[in-house]
Amino acid sequence: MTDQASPSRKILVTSALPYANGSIHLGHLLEYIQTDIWVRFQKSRGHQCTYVCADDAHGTAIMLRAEKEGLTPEQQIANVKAEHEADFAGFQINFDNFHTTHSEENRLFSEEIYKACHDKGHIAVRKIKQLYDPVKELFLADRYVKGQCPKCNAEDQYGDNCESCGATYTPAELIKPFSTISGATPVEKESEHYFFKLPDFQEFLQDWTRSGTLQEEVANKLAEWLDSGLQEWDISRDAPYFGFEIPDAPGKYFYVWLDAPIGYMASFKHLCDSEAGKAQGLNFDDYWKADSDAEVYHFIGKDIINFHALFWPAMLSAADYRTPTAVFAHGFVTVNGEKMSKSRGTFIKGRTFLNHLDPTYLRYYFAAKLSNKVDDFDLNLEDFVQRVNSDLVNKLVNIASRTANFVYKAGGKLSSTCVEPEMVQHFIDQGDVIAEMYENREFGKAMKEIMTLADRANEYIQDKAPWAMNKEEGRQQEVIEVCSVALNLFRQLITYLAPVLPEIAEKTKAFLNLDTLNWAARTHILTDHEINKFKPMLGRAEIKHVEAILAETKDDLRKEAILNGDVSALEADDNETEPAEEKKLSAKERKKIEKERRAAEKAANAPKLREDGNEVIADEIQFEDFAKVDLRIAKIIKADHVEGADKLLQLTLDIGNGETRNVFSGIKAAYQPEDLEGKLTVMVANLAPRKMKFGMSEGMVLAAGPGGSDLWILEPHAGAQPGMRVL
RNA sequence: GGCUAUGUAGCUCAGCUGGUUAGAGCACAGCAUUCAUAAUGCUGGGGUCGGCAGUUCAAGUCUGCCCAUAGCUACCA
Repeated sequence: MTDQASPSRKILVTSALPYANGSIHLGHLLEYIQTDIWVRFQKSRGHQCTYVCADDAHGTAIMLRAEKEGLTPEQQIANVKAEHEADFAGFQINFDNFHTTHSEENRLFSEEIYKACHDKGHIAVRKIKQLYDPVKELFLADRYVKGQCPKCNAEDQYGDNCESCGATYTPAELIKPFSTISGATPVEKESEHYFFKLPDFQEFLQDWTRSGTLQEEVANKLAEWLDSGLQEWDISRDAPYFGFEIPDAPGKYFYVWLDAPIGYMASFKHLCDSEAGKAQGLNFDDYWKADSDAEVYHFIGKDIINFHALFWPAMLSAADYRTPTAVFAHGFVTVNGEKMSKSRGTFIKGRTFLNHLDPTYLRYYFAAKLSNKVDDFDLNLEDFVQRVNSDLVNKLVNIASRTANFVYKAGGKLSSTCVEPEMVQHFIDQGDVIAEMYENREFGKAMKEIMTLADRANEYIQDKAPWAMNKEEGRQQEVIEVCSVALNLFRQLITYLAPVLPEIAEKTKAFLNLDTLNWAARTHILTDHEINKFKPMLGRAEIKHVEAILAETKDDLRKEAILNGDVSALEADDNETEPAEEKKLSAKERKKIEKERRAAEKAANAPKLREDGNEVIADEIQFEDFAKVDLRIAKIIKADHVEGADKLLQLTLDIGNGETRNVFSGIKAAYQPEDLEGKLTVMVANLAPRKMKFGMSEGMVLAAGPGGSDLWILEPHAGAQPGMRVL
């Protein structure tokens, strides 16, 4: 993979597009910093490496946000773009171009790719039913519908699942549903949708995902989807929608996730057409034509793997473009071992971090713990402070700090010969090992290797003790020689760290009078070289700065809540902060408490058992409660195995009056279909129909037992007829 | 329920295709040192490698089951 001997490679790199609806936070930054380091490394190696990104500017959320702020969507996304760019600059993310998906380039590519898919028969059109806000005149995605959970009656639950009991359902099943946008009761409405026929690409993807383009664990995960059969992808949204209208489909817009990855191409195209791009000789087709010999890499989070490793390569190949050389996924950021949480103050915005700490610390800490795996990344705040101070200030910068002054006071010139050529050569040689690690995105290993070298440098200085020599008459030259070695070593180290610490690299260039810290330049040892007075390059991070960040984050949340009139968020925050003691507990103790709390909750929710092992009798109900359940005698007129199902039998039930019901029942382990046919049983006839993998289930049959093969369905005494109500 | 991962010293993490007394950094203790942004060097204490069972001459490393954590997903109606 690494071939430092080879001529310059052409490499295009992207990070996932941040949504133009919110601020950049630490979760985003892991990815941008990871990508930026890799790009800076490639550039240091002399390759033509181009890093593009863009704001992901489309979708309902952005349209609604703009409306709330009293802006047009265009104004809204322009504001956010300015904020994002300032944040990225603050963390020294060096994009070659940062564009927006709401651009002419992106419109053209989206239309072109769509048309290609359409012409080749990969687009299907059919009607689907969806909830609709009659006041706002808008189709509602699940997250815009709330109501009471149909299972546990918890209030204020979203349209797809219940946070209280964990049940999953469709928005149509919610009790007292309402649109979170207007408050109106949604109605079901039919509309024509456009689908990308992903199943057409089954074989292509089966190969593509196993062709070295993905990390192994990612390919494993995708195999799950591939093996279970791919679904068609709904790529259209109805007006009003902020996005691009689909060609020849008035009122239909591309779903934001269709044009988002195309934004990578659009941003690159925008760069190619700019003065800067022309000056670099960038040509769009060189990178994107099917036969391109350039490399294209996408850095993404593990949450959007399916978009980048299924839909995206499928669309590209359909439109006769090249597919990515590789997609690199990383995990999520956790803080102190837990998910980032607004109320804990750990949902930290990039800007908040910059208000209190130098971005160098974060860049280094991310690098120090990143690998090429998809594991989650834990930002342990205490470890963070200790680690960056110890590695960067105490260990690394200290090498220059403790030796520079001897040279400077003696005239500011390095010795004319290198008295430790072997050691310096070892540092140079290790550059190849470190480069290999960078190339493979094993940044943590690279940092470890570099710090091991830094330890060697400190040992060397300690061993030679130039301060002692300096006190002896006639050893001044030796002092210069030793310190010159140390400063040469320092330069090697900064060369290796420059992709991670661009600011320290700049300061080092000024300090050592260097034009470049490029990888190749390191082989030239500095002799007879003028240096400048050493100035401190980096202060120490302090825990109080971290605390200030957490406090400001909480404060932001409070302000936001007041602005939105969201009292519940405020209360939640107060509850969290109430026990001041909590802060004094160690992370482990807190974890333990949290664990016990969860276990207790789980136990409380689990059904209680009596001495005979059965559940205790449930709480008393009134007759009316029971009467809501409409139980009927049903005749099993047909029972079948379900193709591909492990636990289900499909039953056709006669419930009288010529009416039949289709019911899926998880009793395969207990019954053979032929033993059931012709038998009478009892079913819940008014249970809401449930969409299941193999079709609609219109009710359920009653059965008793612990489950598995220990299951017995009910059967009435002789004489009962199908359709009779059971009361 | 299924799937993909993860679980190694107080903390953060290495441990490749199984092979001598399990490693690093930080933190901690003692000593040395004082050039440096109270930095550095040397020495040391500390782990039944989530649990149980199995394969093997030999397992942190392989297999099975279980537990915990994260995410994805569902045929729990």
